[in-house]
Amino acid sequence: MINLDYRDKRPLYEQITEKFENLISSGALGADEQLPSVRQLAMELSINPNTIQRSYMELEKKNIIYSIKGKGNFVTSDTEAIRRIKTENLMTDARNLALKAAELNVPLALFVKEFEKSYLTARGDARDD
Amino acid sequence: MINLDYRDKRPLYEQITEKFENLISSGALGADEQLPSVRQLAMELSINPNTIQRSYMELEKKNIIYSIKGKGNFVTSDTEAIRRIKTENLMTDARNLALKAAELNVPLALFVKEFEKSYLTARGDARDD
Amino acid sequence: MINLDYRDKRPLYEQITEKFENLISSGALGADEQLPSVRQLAMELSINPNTIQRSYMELEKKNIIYSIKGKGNFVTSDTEAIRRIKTENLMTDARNLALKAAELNVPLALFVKEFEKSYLTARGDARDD
Amino acid sequence: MINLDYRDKRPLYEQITEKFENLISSGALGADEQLPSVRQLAMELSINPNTIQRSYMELEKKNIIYSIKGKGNFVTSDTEAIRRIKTENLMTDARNLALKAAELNVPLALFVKEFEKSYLTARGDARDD
DNA sequence: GTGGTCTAGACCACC
DNA sequence: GTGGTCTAGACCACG
Repeated sequence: MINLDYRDKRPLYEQITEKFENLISSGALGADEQLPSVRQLAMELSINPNTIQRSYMELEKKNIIYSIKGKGNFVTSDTEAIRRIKTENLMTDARNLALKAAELNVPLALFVKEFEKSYLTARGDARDD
Repeated sequence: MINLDYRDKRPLYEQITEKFENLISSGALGADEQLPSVRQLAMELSINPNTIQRSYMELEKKNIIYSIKGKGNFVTSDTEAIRRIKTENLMTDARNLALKAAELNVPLALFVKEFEKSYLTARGDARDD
Repeated sequence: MINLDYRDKRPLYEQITEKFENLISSGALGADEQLPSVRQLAMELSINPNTIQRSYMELEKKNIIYSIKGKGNFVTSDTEAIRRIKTENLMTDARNLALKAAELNVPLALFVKEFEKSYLTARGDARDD
Repeated sequence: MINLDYRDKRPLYEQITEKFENLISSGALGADEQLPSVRQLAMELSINPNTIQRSYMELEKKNIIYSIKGKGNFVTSDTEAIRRIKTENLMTDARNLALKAAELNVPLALFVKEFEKSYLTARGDARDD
């Protein structure tokens, strides 16, 4: 379900947080579905449970999951809201990138082509996510 | 010439490095022009000279400036090299963004359209580049 | 593991960087193996941790090692990359030496012959590489 | 006669010293020939006379030139000795490089070819030295 | 005056 | 415990 990239400069808890956000906003994890337990996931990834705990804490703070003591952690009911937020963030990134490209006079076609190539490769190669 | 943003999470030396990259790639600092001295700029920004030194070191490693002991730091004469570097960085950003978009199932067309809109607006508004 | 030569004119951090490059490219340090911690090595060599830190930073920029905050520094899994870098450095040295030889009017044949002799001797004596 | 390379990391005085050594050992400056005066050369290169002074001092210390107060600086009589020393240094460099190449398993042919290419280019392109 | 290296020591984030 | 950033201050080489 989750793969860690140890070469990524970001802290582990941030990687994990983002992975769950993506799983939820892409629909792989549906509304009110239960997340893996802290201990189980920690064992699976062979990392410290504290790290998972911190990820879940952050997700809860962002209202993406809710926790029930003694039962576990669950995806919030309104997954569509999450999807909207993530998409909007991405669009903002796209706009900023476009501004930079324009500033540097990088031809639009060149840029879009590179973008499409990566997109299609990712969709084709990563069916095992 | 340079302003620091202490709310920015990135380290100071990285901010400074980027500021100079922009000043140079935009032409505000021309070929073989001298950069402010390490000590002077440190005083101006009221930070430690070592921090400036580190920025200059990074810029030199990237072949954006060259340093002469006892004289100072100077913009490389090959300003085209700077443009190449910045363009390559941009392409990498594009690829990363594409990966995220694919992961979130954001339709490619939607993305490209938003992108083009921003790009063309920027080009239309900023003919004086 | 590492010995410093205080008579060497090069800065300490450069000596350390080179020593690790050799340890890795010779296979003494294998893929994903952990390097000594910044503080520990600093103590061992009785030098300042910042100096070690700088070496490790340079190694990381060259993609020879990768660092994980809170865990340590590790040899890159792509050890072949290291060989590529060292080979490229060697080629550059060869080119520079050729320029000097040309400037001094040292006959090419003489030079190449001396070179080949050393090379073949080294290969003959050191089959255990 | 002398060209400075401001991008060279070595100090200016060292560059100048080496240039004179080469001019002498390649025969461009013959035995007992007079070197340009400190002031004149400093003006010509638009650098500080102290820098030239230091170069000449080093050359004198190495017994490559001798100075006569009130008259100027002159090439030593035995220029052949200089040529021998420079050539031997170069040969040592060649041997060291060969050892490294052997250690890294860089094929000999590849190496020699790169070397010859640079050598011939330098001889062909730089007739104006 | 300039850049470059190094030390000593602090504080933060991460695990 | 780990790495990463920054400060304060020193000393050297260069011009």
